[in-house]
Amino acid sequence: MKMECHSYEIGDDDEHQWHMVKEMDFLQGSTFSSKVVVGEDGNMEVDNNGGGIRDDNGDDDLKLKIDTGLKLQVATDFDFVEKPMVNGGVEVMKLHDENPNAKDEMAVLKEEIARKSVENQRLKTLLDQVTSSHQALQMQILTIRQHQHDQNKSIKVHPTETLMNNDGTMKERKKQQMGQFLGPRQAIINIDGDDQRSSNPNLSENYRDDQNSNRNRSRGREDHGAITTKNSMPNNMQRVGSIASATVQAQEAHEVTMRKARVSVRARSEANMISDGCQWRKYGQKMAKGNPWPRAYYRCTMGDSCPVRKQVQRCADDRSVLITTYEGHHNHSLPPEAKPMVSTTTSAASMLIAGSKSSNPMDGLLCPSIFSQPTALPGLPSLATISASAPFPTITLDLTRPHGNNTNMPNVNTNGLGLMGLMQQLLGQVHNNIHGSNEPNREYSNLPLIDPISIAKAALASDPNLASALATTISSIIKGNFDSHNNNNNNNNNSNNNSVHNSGNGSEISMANQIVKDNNPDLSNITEN
DNA sequence: CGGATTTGACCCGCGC
DNA sequence: GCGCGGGTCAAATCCG
Repeated sequence: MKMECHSYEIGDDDEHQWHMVKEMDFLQGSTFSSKVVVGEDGNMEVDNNGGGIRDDNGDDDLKLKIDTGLKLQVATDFDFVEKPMVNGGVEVMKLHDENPNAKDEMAVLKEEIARKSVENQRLKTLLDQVTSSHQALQMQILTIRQHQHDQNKSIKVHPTETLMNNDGTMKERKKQQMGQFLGPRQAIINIDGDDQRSSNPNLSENYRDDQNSNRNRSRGREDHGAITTKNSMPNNMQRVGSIASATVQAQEAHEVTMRKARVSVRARSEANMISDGCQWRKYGQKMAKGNPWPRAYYRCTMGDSCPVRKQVQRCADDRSVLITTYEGHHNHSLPPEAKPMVSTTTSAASMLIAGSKSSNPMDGLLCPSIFSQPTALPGLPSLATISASAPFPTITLDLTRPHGNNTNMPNVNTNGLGLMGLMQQLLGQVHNNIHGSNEPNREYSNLPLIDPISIAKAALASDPNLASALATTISSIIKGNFDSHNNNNNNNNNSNNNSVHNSGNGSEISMANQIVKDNNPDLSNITEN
């Protein structure tokens, strides 16, 4: 994991306003800075000044011009210059024309601060939009790559095979073929003749198609008419169409896998639903086999036909544990309070997808060798498990389990035990990364790690009442670790190592506090003691 | 009255 | 082919 420290400066030269991001990577021990110049056209140009990033030609100065497609309007009417950061980040602004009247100066400064706050809010909103767009684009790229990969594979493996029969058994043929690729349990593909589906990689469209397909399925069998129509084609046309059809199938398979990948979150809660910031509408409830508690079905109502659904059910063994299973990706912008949980489930699902595509080059989808049994994840061994034994690949984030062997870990209360374990695990991971121990299991080295900060945020979002207690506990944990480390290192080297540890533990503290502050602004007065 | 929830019916995939 | 279980729909009902 990359641990970074950022500082941020804004400046203005004759032609452009610029934003300087100074960055230190604690793991690499190097620093570099990037200058982002925002032009009048709203586009950005990134200039890494000798910062260790080299382009293909080996040039140290890598310039990257980004066409954002956004007409960024950056206010340029600030009449001030900036001083370097002093005293731990307190920014001092000084007006060009020194006003002897202190009150006027204060008023002007307040006005500037207010203006900057507004601008900051606007930029935050913009950043949210850009982030959402970025995620959508990533999904599209992923889909297109998979599309290309599967297209090559389809042509190579089944160069002449016709996927349609004249006896109307296309469905069975498809099933068998997908079964060859996926194994019997993974061949959960929606193939109800929806071959008219556009190849547009826009996932939200495909989600809608999927929903419509489901709706059609439940209302009757009218969609089978498409098969009948196709079956009336001559054989040679069917053969030509079969490659395209195979491609569409492969793409559908991937899309459905993306949609069907599930993220399950276990959290202790007495409430019937954990608050994750989204709006949900209940559309069904059923008694599931083997569980005395009903399973409730919800769909997201924050966007038009948002495909995201979730199931909520109490654990059969422990009534206090609420199991929330998310499926799908939101097709709309999210409120800030929803982002922790969504980013967690998204990264977990991405990890599931990435892992499922990784190990076996012959298998574009699930890799049974990894997921045939519940599998602990590297880095978060008791926190997250992957399983494909269920009909859909599922990753489970367990926010309830106590973990670790740190006997110094204080327990806040019974409810907090799981979060304590979680935080301990996260901090342990950060600590290991900083201090270079616990090399990840190579067997899973191709699996991306779940972002621990997102998970921690999700944990806090699931039980915000614990934020305060958690903040105190984190501080004491880190302080304990810090003291312990200081002692050890003082034995090795009494001089010059304070800075090293201060950076390491300081970043842990900052991260932990930031997590808490992000989830509970009321705790913004937490100090790093 | 409109939106949310409840609940019985229905559909589908899967195993036998 | 049949039964089972999971998931969804939609009419009925509830609620603010």
